[in-house]
Amino acid sequence: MQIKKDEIKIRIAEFSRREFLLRGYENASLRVIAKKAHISIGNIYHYFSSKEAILKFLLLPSIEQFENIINNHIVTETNPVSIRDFERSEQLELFLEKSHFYHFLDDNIIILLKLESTEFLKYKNTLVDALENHLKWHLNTNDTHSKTMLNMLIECVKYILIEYGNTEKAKIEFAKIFRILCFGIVKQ
Amino acid sequence: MQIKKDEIKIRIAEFSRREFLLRGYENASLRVIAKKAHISIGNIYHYFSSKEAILKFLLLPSIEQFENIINNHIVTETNPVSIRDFERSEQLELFLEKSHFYHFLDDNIIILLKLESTEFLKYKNTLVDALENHLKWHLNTNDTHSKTMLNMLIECVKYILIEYGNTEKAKIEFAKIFRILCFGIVKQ
Amino acid sequence: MQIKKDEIKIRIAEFSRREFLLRGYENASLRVIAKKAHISIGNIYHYFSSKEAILKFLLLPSIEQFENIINNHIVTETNPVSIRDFERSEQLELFLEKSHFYHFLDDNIIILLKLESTEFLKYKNTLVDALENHLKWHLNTNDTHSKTMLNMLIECVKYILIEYGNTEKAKIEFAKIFRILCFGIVKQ
Amino acid sequence: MQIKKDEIKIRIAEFSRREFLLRGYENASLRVIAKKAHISIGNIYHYFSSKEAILKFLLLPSIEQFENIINNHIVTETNPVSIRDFERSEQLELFLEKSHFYHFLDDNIIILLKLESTEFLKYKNTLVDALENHLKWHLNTNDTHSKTMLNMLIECVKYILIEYGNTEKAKIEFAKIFRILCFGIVKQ
DNA sequence: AATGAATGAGTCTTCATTCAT
DNA sequence: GATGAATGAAGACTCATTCAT
Repeated sequence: MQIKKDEIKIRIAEFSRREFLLRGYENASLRVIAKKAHISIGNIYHYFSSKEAILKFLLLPSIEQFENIINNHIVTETNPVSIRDFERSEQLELFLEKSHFYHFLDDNIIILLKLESTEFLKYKNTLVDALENHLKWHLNTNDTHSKTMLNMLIECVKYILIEYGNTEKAKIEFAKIFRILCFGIVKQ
Repeated sequence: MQIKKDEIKIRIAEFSRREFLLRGYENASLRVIAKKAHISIGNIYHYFSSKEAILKFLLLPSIEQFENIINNHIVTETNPVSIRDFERSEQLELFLEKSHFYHFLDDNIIILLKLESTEFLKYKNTLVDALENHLKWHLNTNDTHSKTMLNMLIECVKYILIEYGNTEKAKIEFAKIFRILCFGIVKQ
Repeated sequence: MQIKKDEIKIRIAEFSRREFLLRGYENASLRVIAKKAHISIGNIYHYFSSKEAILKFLLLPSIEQFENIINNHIVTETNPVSIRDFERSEQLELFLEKSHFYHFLDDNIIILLKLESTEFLKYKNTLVDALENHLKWHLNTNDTHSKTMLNMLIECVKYILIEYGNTEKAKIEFAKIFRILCFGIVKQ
Repeated sequence: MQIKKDEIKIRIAEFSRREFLLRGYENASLRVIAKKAHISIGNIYHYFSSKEAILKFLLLPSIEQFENIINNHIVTETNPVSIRDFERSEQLELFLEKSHFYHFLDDNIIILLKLESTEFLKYKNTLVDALENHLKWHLNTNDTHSKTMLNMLIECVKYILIEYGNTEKAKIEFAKIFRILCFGIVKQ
């Protein structure tokens, strides 16, 4: 029974995740989620106290994991491997593996970064700032366009996740885009 | 009297444009627009027959202008100036001016490209396909990531427009991003 | 100026009458009336204080006239000419002319008899009762179907008025129906 | 539980039917229906997906039944029993029973015949034409007043249904009117 | 005299949410 | 554990009406 309960809870969460990713948390409809998951709306409220509770259930683990990585990334990389160290792109996959860019390939993180309301909004903004700073460091600049670049990256990952899900194919696709971003359209 | 009427009509259109850009046409609320424009919802219907009429009012001129440019772009450029012709980035601003990339810097075009419904949807899809093909030509590829790149570009312009509006600063910001896209983060 | 003022007032009244007849007072829209009369809605309120005022303007004269006829009809006809006096239908037109059935052929009376609200409702009900009683006398019965017959007659006149207006053709058409009612479908 | 659900669904349908019959589908208000049924407007949408869905729920069975009758009526009556065959009215009830006039005594059919919009409109118009032709055959005429007669009959049935509902009393009342229509006010 | 500006209540409909069973 | 019943607020939109000009 306990098993079954978790099964359904996770099914609700999975379908919610998909809808949240596709339409954004605010525009996702519990009615649609319930229908797609073949559950009654009322039953969703048996497993989650609110729409926001589903969001919380999805985001909290991802956030925790992401936080650890960010911290370690900054703390441990006393001699960080910058993108600029590469003359050519042979080692890019290696870099992407060693850096933690692949951790962006997470539905929940994208859902968080696209959030427009809820209590997570404040946290999201903090995170966006942190990521922007991180990107500034990578781009070796203090300029404003890092925020725009960040949004582009978020959009990029969002579309890759929608298209390929959290698979190896997604990683490959992301690497392709990343390669273009690193070495440019002209000289790739 | 007539002047005042146009004033308010344009005020409604401006606030609508802002909301359409920020949240997308479908998720923009007339109630919010009315509140921000300090008028009643009913009064909006004094100036526009429907929500879609506001959209039409905003998009039609931009679309017409954009169409002309697209046509000229394709027709006149028998020997097109490719991004790849540039060894270094000195002439990039010139290129951007000569090419028609700056015409993307238009709230209405972005609203159109983010549309999910209405009679414009068909036109949007045609446009998206055209732009994707155009991008494939620039990227010299048939690969799937051109669609993702297009979405990134759209997102890029969206955030620049939200941040800076339709100003000179926006152009400069766009040029910066474009430079990175052309020559890469590493070697810019 | 006074002439012009009355002209417009009457134009509003005419278009209102048409709409009231076609859709019923409650469902007629001032917006539609204004558009059809090529007047602004605001200007309607220059000539009439409310929608109901237009109704009043239309109904009052007709009601007064109708009242007189009803009274005279009942008072003077000490030896009334009943429909039953006719063996055959040759004198029907004469009867219709001498009786006051043709006074039913009045848009305003029909509008009144189709009313569902406003202060006229009470009066309408009184009138309906009077007409029903009158019909009972003609039908020589105390039965309940006189009310149904009345409603049928009202509907009949309504459609004739919509189709032919207040013309001679309408009278002829009404006579045809009346003949059928008098002598039956079988033996007409 | 299931029983209760159907109970309320039918209660909504019944109150809707009443309002549709009294005011016509277009002018009936869900707010009024909800208030009379002592439920919230939102709850109506628990049972029906739209206002038109209520209409469909009401009309479809009646239409299907009516269609069968119409078809049989036309197909089987190779030697149809005309009203004109009766010298006197003794056999009228028999005729009404054998013919299918009583099937008009159906709220839903009247609602359909009074419809001004929705997808049923086309079907309604076909039906009205068929009925008018049928009436022309009965009246042995090609004249325009058959349409008016049809409207009168519809109005007749409407008021009988409003007054007596779908009862035996309604049948009797209808027979009375029908007798008058057949043999006339004068000679009945 | 005539118009446009403006509003609030009511139209159908969707939504997240609560509660009894 | 699961469902259906029920609600109120908000969605776009229409309507009669008021008011300043």
